[in-house]
Parts: sequence; structure tokens; C-alpha cells
Amino acid sequence: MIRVVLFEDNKNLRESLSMYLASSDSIWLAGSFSDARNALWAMKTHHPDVVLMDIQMPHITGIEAMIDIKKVYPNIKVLIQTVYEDEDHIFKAICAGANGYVVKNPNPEVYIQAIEEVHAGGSHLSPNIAAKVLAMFQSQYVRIQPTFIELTQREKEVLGCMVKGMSYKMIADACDIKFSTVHSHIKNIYEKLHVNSAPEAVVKALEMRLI
Amino acid sequence: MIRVVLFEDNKNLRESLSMYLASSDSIWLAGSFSDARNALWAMKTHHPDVVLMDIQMPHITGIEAMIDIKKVYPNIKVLIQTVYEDEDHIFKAICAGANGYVVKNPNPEVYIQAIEEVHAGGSHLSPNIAAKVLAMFQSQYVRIQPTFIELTQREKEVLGCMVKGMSYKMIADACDIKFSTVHSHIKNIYEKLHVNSAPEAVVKALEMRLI
DNA sequence: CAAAAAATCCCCAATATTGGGGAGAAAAAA
DNA sequence: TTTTTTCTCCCCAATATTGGGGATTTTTTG
Repeated sequence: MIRVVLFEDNKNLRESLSMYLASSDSIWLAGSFSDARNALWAMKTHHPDVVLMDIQMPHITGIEAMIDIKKVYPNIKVLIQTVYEDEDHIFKAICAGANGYVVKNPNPEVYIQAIEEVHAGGSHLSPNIAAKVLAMFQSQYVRIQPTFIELTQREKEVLGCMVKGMSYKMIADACDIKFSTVHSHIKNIYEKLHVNSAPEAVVKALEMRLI
Repeated sequence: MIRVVLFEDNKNLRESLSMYLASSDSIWLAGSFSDARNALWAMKTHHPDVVLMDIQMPHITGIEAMIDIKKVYPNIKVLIQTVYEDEDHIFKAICAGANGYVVKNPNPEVYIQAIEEVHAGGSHLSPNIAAKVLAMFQSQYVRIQPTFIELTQREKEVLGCMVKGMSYKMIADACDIKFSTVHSHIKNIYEKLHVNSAPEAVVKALEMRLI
């Protein structure tokens, strides 16, 4: 049986969810709490396999509690359950190491399924959350190149150096060309990118994934 | 009913899956094909809501077919179903706009669930896939967090301006402070970020998502 | 409330960058 | 092969940035 600990500040929800989880024969509800300040103590006492964690709670947020838990017990799986569906919360939860993200749902079956999946080493994301994660993922990698700009090999090289924060002198050294040549290349780069300063060029280069 | 078209080169699998989908009362299987070269024609003829697409197929991969489909029919949802669980395939599929990724599974119920979720505008990821996506996501953002750097509100504002490529003078104007103040802030920013030039600061800011 | 931190401003001087020209060799394209 | 692009280099002068000192006033915090 999967040992589960629940954190949820809303009394009604906590009690109904507890009752439901306790009635499942694959889950052993080891404890349920309204406050995550005692999270580490709860872990130590109940050593759960999976923690079902609300985000919005008084005193300390579920994400903060999860960070604490993961620091001490990296093997405990944490399943976030919340009403928040905005990118910011999703992002923070994922970065903090959440093993799943379930949107609060009147249908309690999904909790069981999510807990089982997470316990088995997978992750569970509610469909809307999954869609947002995929969208975030895509926007990171799918380049948008409305204006296709061609930089020569040398120009890319120089731009690459600029991104690394190198000065003209350092670039000249690194590329084994004269200072004045670097100057020329950068003039051309600025012309092509329609910018007129190094920071702008760097931002544009990163945005367009030119380098 | 959800109109579905299936692409799967394995005859046995295609037929058993077809039969299963056809027996569902929420799904209308509009067609099933062993070859994705006719994908666009299939879309035009059967105008499905959801396409269930294998990756590994002769002549043209499911991902390539999906790219073609998405180009012409961006509203058609594509659900990838495959045996591949490696990061490379997952990554490519997501970047190409997949709405879901189901690992081939002897239990056909998950297909129905995935199709319904995708059709409703969400995404469906098999637990192992979701775990890998979350891991990829984390590794992108969490890596450069060991040094937690705190910038003040003003400093973030100034840094934000620098990222936009503004000069000291422009920043002074935009933030309604004196040139010398901008200078001071930037000196502090450089100190905090351990850099000594604008391009470096900009790169670091973007990397650390400080702004 | 007192201390610390943040935000605001100033001076000066060294260095770096940018923009304007121009020009010759090497490589790639027509 | 001729033409064009790329890569290379130089000069000069204007402007911008950086680093080193400060100092004052708000806010925040202990």
C-alpha cells in the first residue's frame, strides 16, 4: 500500500479527501494536516511515499514546504493539488521538483490515479496543466524567425564572443584577428540586426537563436 | 462524437486498436492508415478532431506528418502514440506541436482517455513521459540557481532596460532618475552579478531569469 | 527608535565603444 | 573568369561606459 500524507488547509476538502483516500485499498493515508509548517516533522513521523500538497496555505506555501521536504527526503514524491492553473505557479512547482500537478477536481478518482502513477516513478499532470507545460516548452525552443537574418561564419563567431561578455580586445585575441577587424565585424552585425549596442545585439542573438 | 483518424503501420496493432476505438461510443473512427504519406489527403477527406499518430512508420515519420498536418490544419489535435520513451523523440514531438504523447500500452482505455482529454483542449502525457518532460524542464531552469542573487526592485528595473538595449541616458529617462543614479545602480548590479560589462550582465540576467 | 539597506545624486579620469570614412586580399558565386 | 561577398586591416573623432572615490535622503528592518 502507498503511504500518503495530505496537506490541505480547507477543512471540508481535507476531510472529504481524507475519507476518500482512506477508503481506497491501494492507499494508506498516514496523516492529514492543515498547516505545512510541521511538514518535516510529519515526514519524519509518517515517512510517506507520496505527499499530496496544496499550494495555498496559511503561514507557508505548499511549494516552500515541498522544497524543504525534497531537501531532506528527495525520494518522497510530492503531488501538487491546487486551484491555480497559471504559468507562474506551474513553473515554480516544477522547478521546485514537483512530481505531479493535479488541478482540484470534484472527481476524487483522479487523485488515486495520480498517486499511483507518481508512486510508480512517473508524473501526473492534469490535462490543462500538461497543455500549459507543453506550450511553455515549445515557446522555449521553437524559434520564431520572422525576419531571416544571415550572418557570416565570422560574424556568428564574434557575436558568440559578445554573448560570452567579451570585449573587443578579448574577441580579437580569441579569434586571432586584429582589434580593428573585430570592430568591422561588429559594425556589420549591428547593421544586419538593426541594433546599435552590444546588449541589444546580444539579446537579439539569444532571441533569434542565431548563435 | 470525436472524429479520430489513426496512423499505425503495424497491421495487428492497427486493427486491434481500430476495433477498440470503433467500439467506444464517444469516438467515431473516421479512418485508419498504415502510411502517413497520405496524411494531408486523409485530413481533407475525414476532417478529424484528433489524429492518433505512430512515430515509427515507413517512408515518413509520424512527427514529419504531424508537422505537415499542423501547418495546414492547426486545429487538429495530434496525439503521438509510440514505443519511444527517449528524450530526443519526446523533445522533437513537443517542439513540433504534439498535443499529447502516449506510450504504447496494452491497456487500450488510456487511448480513449487521452483522446478525450486532448479533444477537450488539454494535453495527455503518459506518466513516464510526463516525468521526463518535467525533468527536462527543471534541468533547463534549475541549473543556474545555486547562487541565489537578490536584486532590488530598482536594480531589476534598470537591468530590464539594459536587456531592452537602452543606454544609460535612455534608462535615466525611462526610470525618471538622473544619469548618475543609473550609473550607481549598474555598478551595484555588476558587483552583484560578478560581471563587468553590459552584455555579460544581460546574458546572466536572461540565464537566471532575474528579469 | 536606531541601524541597515536602498535609492538618489555628484565628481573625475581611464578605458571602451561606436560611427564615419577607406582599402587590399581571399573566397565564393555568377 | 569576372563579379561580388567576405574577411582583413587602418585612421580619426565623438560618445558611452566603467571604476574609483564620495554624500544625502528615504525606506526597511531589527
